[in-house]
Amino acid sequence: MCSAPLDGSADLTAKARIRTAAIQLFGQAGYARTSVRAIAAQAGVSPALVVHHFGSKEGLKRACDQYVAGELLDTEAAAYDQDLLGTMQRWLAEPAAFAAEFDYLSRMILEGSATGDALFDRLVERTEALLTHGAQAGHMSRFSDVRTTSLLVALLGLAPLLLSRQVGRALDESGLNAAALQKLALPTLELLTYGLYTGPEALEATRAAMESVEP
Amino acid sequence: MCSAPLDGSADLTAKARIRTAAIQLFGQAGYARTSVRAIAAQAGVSPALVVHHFGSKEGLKRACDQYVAGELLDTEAAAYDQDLLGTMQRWLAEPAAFAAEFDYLSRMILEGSATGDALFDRLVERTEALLTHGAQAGHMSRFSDVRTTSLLVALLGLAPLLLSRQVGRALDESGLNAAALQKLALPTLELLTYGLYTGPEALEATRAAMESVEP
DNA sequence: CAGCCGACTGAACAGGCGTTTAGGGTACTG
DNA sequence: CAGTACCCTAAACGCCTGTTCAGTCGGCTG
Repeated sequence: MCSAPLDGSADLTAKARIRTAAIQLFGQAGYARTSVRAIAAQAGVSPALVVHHFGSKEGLKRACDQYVAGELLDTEAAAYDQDLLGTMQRWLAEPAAFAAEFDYLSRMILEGSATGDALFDRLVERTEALLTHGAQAGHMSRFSDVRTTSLLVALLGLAPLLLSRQVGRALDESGLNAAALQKLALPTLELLTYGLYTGPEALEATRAAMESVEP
Repeated sequence: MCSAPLDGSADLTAKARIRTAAIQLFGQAGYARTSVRAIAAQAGVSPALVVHHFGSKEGLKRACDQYVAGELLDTEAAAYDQDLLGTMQRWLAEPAAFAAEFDYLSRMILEGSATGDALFDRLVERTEALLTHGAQAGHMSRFSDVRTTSLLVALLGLAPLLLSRQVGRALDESGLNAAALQKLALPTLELLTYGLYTGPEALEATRAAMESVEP
């Protein structure tokens, strides 16, 4: 009864099957709404085995955090060293292979998690490096506060992942699938290329307002 | 024992106190992690009274959804009719009065909620109207897909709220307080004014790549 | 072969959950 | 003054939770 190929990775260790099931269920419903019994059932084991391998539900979560973070950091170098398009196309090529881990990543960043916080910080740092190099090379704008701007760009990149349900609805797609990402690509580049405002009036008005409030 | 002024709005109806407590606790910890007993304790009533007034925990959530949505829609007209700065300054003036409702709004959009979905759709629609009028007036760029661009701008505006914990950490503030919002304001305007890229190369490259993949 | 260790399970535990029930108290109403 | 409607609670219900315990099985080691 343990050879049923529910997903692509069947016939693994029971421990690995538990981890896979936990990542999927935690990612779908969140930590609090997912029970140890549901994870055990999906993995085809008893609830007691989950505790035997991971100590507790919280320990299982930490193990999942580290596993997903490790997998994402492995692809991180590829994502930043070569072009972003290649990485995205690899993601788009495999439809739902990464989906579970992306869902889990979203939960990790939204719900409190030390690993998720570290991952977020790393994303902002990487974005800052990208902006700094881009500005030096001349094809990216120079900003007064590169760190906060990196935070904003990272937020814009992360937001569709965290709000995949809403984005999917807005784009008439089921969640953040390949088609949805394709629909987002060009408008994102347009917005980041042309900017929203045609002139510096709004920026200057805000600057003036803030200086008048806080001199 | 019901006269203890825990927050600013004491001595209300028990039903209103329950709602207020629920909005606060749901906003802080989320729906699944908040128990009816905790809400009842915070409101100074018995758990049974919660069910008596709202039917069930789910019914209480729906009532909170409608209440918060109503309060936000009341200020929506003011936020869009007059300038955005005035609304933001009103928010900043009252430190934590809106905080609980903003936390709740964040949960409403993240966790599945019909009212939250409707609120999100309304936000995108309003943003689209803003972009359309801005483009007609000439102080905003014209985009090939205004609807998707509005979605992106709405995401950028919403992201700090949903990730207030991460944004607070990145800006060395405790959550999304007034100081954090002030630190975000100018970089946001800079990014939306100058754009990220100095030239159309990245946009053209993406456009070419997508046309080659999907002719 | 004996011993042992780790994987694994069925059953049970205590506790928290949302909800129900029965009823007390109070205030308006005929 | 009796009736009634509503606010409100203490106690309990059944269920589900994470976790524990005792014990079985199988393979490896002395």
